[in-house]
Amino acid sequence: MMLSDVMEDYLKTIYQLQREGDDRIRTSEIATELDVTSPTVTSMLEKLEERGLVDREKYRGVTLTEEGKTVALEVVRHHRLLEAYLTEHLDYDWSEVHEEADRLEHHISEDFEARVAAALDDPDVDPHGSPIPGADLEPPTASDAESVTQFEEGDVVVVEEVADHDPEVLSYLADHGVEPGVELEILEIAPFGMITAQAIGADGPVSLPADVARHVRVASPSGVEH
Amino acid sequence: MMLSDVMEDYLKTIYQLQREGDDRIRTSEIATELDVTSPTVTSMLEKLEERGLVDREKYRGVTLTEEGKTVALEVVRHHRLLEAYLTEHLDYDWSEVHEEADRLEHHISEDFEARVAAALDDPDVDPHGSPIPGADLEPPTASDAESVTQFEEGDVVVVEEVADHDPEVLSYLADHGVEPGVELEILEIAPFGMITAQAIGADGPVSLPADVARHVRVASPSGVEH
DNA sequence: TTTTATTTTTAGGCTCACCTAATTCATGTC
DNA sequence: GACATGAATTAGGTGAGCCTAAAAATAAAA
Repeated sequence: MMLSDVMEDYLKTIYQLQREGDDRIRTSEIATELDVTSPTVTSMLEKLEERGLVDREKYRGVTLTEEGKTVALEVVRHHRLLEAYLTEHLDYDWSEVHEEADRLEHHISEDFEARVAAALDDPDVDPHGSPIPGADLEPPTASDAESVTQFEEGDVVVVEEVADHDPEVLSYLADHGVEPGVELEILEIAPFGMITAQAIGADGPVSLPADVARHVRVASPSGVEH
Repeated sequence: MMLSDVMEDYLKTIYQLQREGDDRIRTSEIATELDVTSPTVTSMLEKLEERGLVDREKYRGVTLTEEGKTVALEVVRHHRLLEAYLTEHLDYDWSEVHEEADRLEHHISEDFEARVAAALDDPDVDPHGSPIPGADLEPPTASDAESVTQFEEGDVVVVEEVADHDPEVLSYLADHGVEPGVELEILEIAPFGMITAQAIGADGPVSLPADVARHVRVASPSGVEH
């Protein structure tokens, strides 16, 4: 199937939004994410429906079909492999790779994908701890990690994934020790959702505004319930 | 200046055609090269002229302005750095890199360019022996190499550049020892322009049809006149 | 020089992905 | 159940990059 870059972007976006909980994805969510207007999204969703890539119920959003999911997974695989490669072999910092990968992900061949995967020895996760879909394009099995916002003061957790994309935010987090694999103690949860935490090994505490915290996914150490 | 991929392609094409001798580049040459129709080229040339990237004399072709040349050199630099990188670090064969580089060249950042150049230690030529424009984007100085078609039977020459792009042709040439750096003895020149030659170290002779030979650029060993 | 052939440009149209403005639908409130 | 509110869709339009067909300019031949 010959898809435009733009269509791939819509499918990827729908996939990512689906991952974040919701089942049906609404027009306006996609519009916000891709920074276009709602009518633009509506007409694109019609085209994606015609091609059998989304199931659409007028006025109440879309879900990906199996085929649409496969396309999205391919794009996500490209994106995360590129992020991993740039970090590993071209000396990029994890905070810088997103934008570059976003532009390249639509323009690499299957061959390139395979060579990059081989050079990295088929990694499971990208530098942000996000799972890289396998070459079979099966959906990666959901990890047991949850958003750090689900935990409480005093809990100690292990950072599994930092799904934010803003380079400045990521730099800040890295500077304060918040990276995949690090242990985090939750010191305080403010009423407006801001979390203050201490990363093991870091100089001082780190503050996570609600919208940043939402992207920090963590697990209890060794499967302890919280 | 914000240029579309397509505009970059036109400028690159004009630059390459200019390199191959002609001064003014005609509408039809560009059309053939980019596989579009003449009217399409005409209207694009108008746009490039408006933007000050080409000098146009109606009905008799275009030349690049300094600014247009700079853009073209940037694209060519991207292309050739990518070819070199793919060959050097991702195990591509020189016959395979062109197409991949052609798609990626428009989508890499300045930062990516710099990192790739650093990883390769600022190479002068790509795997086909074509010069890589420097980061300053000055036109590379013309080498003393000429097309092998300019030589005669019995001449011994050194291959400097193989500017063809067809993977099959390049594989054939590599199989018969025709690669940059190799010495070549011209055995026979047929009336219809086909050249038969023997590469030092290769099993048997190699036949270069006229349109292939044109792309094989060679120099006399140690500056001997021919 | 006139005619013919070739190349380029003009004219008019198409599709894609976007937009704004106006309308219709869905939903929660009285 | 009627009504207000917000979200989604329809209607109509734009620019980029492509096309075909027709006209004009250049170059070559008679």
